[in-house]
Amino acid sequence: MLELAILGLLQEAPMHGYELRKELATKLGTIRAAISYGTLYPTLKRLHHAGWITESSADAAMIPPMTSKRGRVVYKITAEGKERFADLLAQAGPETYDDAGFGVHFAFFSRTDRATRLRILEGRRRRVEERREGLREVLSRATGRLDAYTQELQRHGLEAAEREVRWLEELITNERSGRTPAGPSGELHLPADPAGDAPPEPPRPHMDRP
Amino acid sequence: MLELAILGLLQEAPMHGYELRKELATKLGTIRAAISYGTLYPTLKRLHHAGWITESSADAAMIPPMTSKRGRVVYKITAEGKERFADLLAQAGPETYDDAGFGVHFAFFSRTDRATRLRILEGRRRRVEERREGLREVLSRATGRLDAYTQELQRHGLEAAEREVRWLEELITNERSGRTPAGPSGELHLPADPAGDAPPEPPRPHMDRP
DNA sequence: GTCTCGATGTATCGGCCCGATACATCGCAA
DNA sequence: TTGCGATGTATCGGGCCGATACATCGAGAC
Repeated sequence: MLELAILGLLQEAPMHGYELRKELATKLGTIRAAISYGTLYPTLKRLHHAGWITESSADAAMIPPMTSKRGRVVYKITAEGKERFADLLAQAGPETYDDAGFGVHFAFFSRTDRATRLRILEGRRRRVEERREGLREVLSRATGRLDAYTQELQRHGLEAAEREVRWLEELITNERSGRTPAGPSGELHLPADPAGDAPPEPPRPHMDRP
Repeated sequence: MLELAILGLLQEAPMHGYELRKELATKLGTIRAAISYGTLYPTLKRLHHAGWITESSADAAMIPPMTSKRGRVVYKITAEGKERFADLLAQAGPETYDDAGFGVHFAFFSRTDRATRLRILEGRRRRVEERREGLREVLSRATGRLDAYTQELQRHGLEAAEREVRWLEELITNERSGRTPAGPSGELHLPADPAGDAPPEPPRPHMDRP
């Protein structure tokens, strides 16, 4: 999962580990608070070994954005890495539908074609529906078998699942009718990055707050 | 985290691995769908090695509940295991407040004293509030920097965080006024298990559905 | 009658990811 | 000038997961 996220971010710009971690945190803030270095560096090493990224021990020719300093290692995606990213984006296994997997895929939806978006949204919906049914099952049989706190936990989980299903339904409806999700007050924010082969993003969204 | 859950379940009754996994799944259904055997058996081995549980290769004197058969290994908690469970229940580190840790602790709240319950609920609330603030921060600075999908993801995450904080507030209020959580329609379900040293559970709950 | 199939049941292996920890450098303010 | 907080790279032990393998039992299919 991290692999996909890293490749996706490096596709926007080369970075070193520290930046990567921060970008990861803001882009995937919903999924995991911040990626651990104990995960990040080994993963980068793995990606490098596989040939998806390069590690340039940069000193000259710094990228302007940061305060520059004497940065250490700058990671850059390769052509094969871009292919790999596209593959990972398009193909959806079971792990695509758990919390983390879905979150990462969703975060890169603006680089995903509509058909894949729909496939993933529907897969995720199915997954959450199963979870929801499981919780309903347990709760219906629970009276006397589970204590009040455990029941309350399940009830809260059930509510979250129902809410997510509704959210997914809205997103699916919007996708089918060619809309894009809306910001908090209903305005549209088109992707700011000049991603090359992105799908056509028709304007005019709509998504009312519950 | 699993250690706490296993000890807690074995305190109710001896079981073998298969049953343990099923009980774990229903009790912690909100947290993780089902524990993997690749986690369960090594953990059981670890607990056995530490002396918290015993592994009896049972054949005679089966416990009545299940269809019995020729069960393999029955796990049983030891006196030291019960002490360990009490310790784990009472002490709260940082991992007590993440999703999994909080869920497990909460699931055993009926065996926890009120002071600890309050401490854990407040710690969790603090954690979720931090997450919520982080998301608000990102969303407020996001216009133009994040594409529509990423923003929608954050928005949904923010809403979930706000909702959980509200939920926690209610629980904390109820704890302070000596109530116990309520079922879906407001009825009270006292713990069914005859847990020995459980805290006094005054009646009359109240918790309205949003 | 027997045979296959699904539920029960125990166990290992490779791999991802985390938290703790250890360093080293840079800019700035006391 | 010294020391502190942000930046930055890296490793290690350990928890947990998914895939896999294997064995037994009860029941319905044929």
